[in-house]
Amino acid sequence: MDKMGCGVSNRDNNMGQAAPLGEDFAFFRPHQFLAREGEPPDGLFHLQEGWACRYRLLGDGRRQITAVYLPGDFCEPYWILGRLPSQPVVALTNVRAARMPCRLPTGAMTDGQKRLWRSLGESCERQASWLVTLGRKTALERLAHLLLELFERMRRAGLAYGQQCALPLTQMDIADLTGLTPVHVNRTLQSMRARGLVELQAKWLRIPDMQALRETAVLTPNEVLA
Amino acid sequence: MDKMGCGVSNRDNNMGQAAPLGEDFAFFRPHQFLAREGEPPDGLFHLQEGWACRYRLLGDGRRQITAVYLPGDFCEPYWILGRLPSQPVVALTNVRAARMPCRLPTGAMTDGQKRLWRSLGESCERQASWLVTLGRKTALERLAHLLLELFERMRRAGLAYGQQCALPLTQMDIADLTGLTPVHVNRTLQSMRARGLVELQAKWLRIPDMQALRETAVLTPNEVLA
DNA sequence: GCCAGAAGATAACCTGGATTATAGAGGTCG
DNA sequence: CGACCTCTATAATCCAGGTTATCTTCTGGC
Repeated sequence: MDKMGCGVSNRDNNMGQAAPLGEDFAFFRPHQFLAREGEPPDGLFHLQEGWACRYRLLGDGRRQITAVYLPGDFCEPYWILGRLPSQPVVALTNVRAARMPCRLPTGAMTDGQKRLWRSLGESCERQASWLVTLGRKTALERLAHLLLELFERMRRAGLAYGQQCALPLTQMDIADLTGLTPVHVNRTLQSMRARGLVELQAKWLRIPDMQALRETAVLTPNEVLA
Repeated sequence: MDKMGCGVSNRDNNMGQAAPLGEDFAFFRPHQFLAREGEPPDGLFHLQEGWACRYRLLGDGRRQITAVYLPGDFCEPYWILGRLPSQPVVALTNVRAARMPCRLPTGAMTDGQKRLWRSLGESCERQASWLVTLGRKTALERLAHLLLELFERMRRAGLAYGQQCALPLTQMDIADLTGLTPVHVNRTLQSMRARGLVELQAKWLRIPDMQALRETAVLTPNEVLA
């Protein structure tokens, strides 16, 4: 299998030390799942040989890979943050991996530290979602995602009033968030207004039809916005 | 300042509990830095009021915002992973924030856990870099970034041989990583080959001129690829 | 209330990358 | 060895979003 050098090298690379007898290994073939969305993973994998990747698939077949795992990598470090995988992981080649427990000791943490810990997990997940949005979504979908996310986070912070909240961003800020130009943000917002998807003026956002905006954003069913 | 509702609400939002006397607060005006690239932050901020964002600026003025912080958010949770900020953070509005220590207890960790911890930090950082690449870079720049990163990671894993390493990805995988179509990946790779930037065939990558490829990828000077 | 600079709106035109189609080159498994 | 399938290559056409330019409307400072 290693004629291509995808696996561990012969020379000692001080990443994959020799497995102690009885260590728990797992093997995967290309396209096999190391973890599925929303399901507790079998364990944390320390890749010995082969490549894997994490990705998200949109309903219409668009796919964005959000991480690659090479030999020596842990798959997937985010799992220690105590959340269920929000994106599946599959093998790209034949894979051999050491399986290890998935948790870091959070027992000793204060409440404040736990809150910070949770916040770290949410940040990682949001970032992974935005990779999909920036890599694969249209201007309209990007804006819908952004506005929904900001509203939802404001709501959770107790700062939304009904369907409305403050949104102190310029169109240029929005452009730099969504990877678009200010001109195109303006154009697209106009068309969203025209279709009754959002009202946005004077740094104030109103979402008349939450469901319509959610559909516009083509989020994964259980995609977290917080 | 709060006529827009950007700050904490009047009702109890159970995020920002009343500050104990003597708690350390910080205030920022729009465009003021909460943290600069490569400099140890003053502390971890728990935002009470106002918005902030993290971003990266490319040499030619392209900017990608990679995170927004709203009232109640911690800024920036990644900092507890013990790395210096790789992207600056600025206030978008007037900001009031509680300042707190920046570390989680890593003393009790085993070596294995520390390695995992480090790996988590690298993943977060890589992901933030890819937000910039997917949001703001051209096809050529994206491919250069990807190939450099994969080579560099293979090298660190002891799996590179001189300027070469295995790269068991199809052009379709590369497309799904870079947010492009397979056709355009092929076209762009052809033109990179023609210019002597890379050699890529039979799942094997060779980088004849590392420096040229680095420049093509428009990375930030101290941008980490591992 | 006035002014200056920032932000929003809009139109005309351009281009990087998407789309669609077809053909050849490997790889792999009988 | 040949059949099949996946991957790579390449050309032609199209379009979402970028670029440039101008004008208007806010906003904050005095």
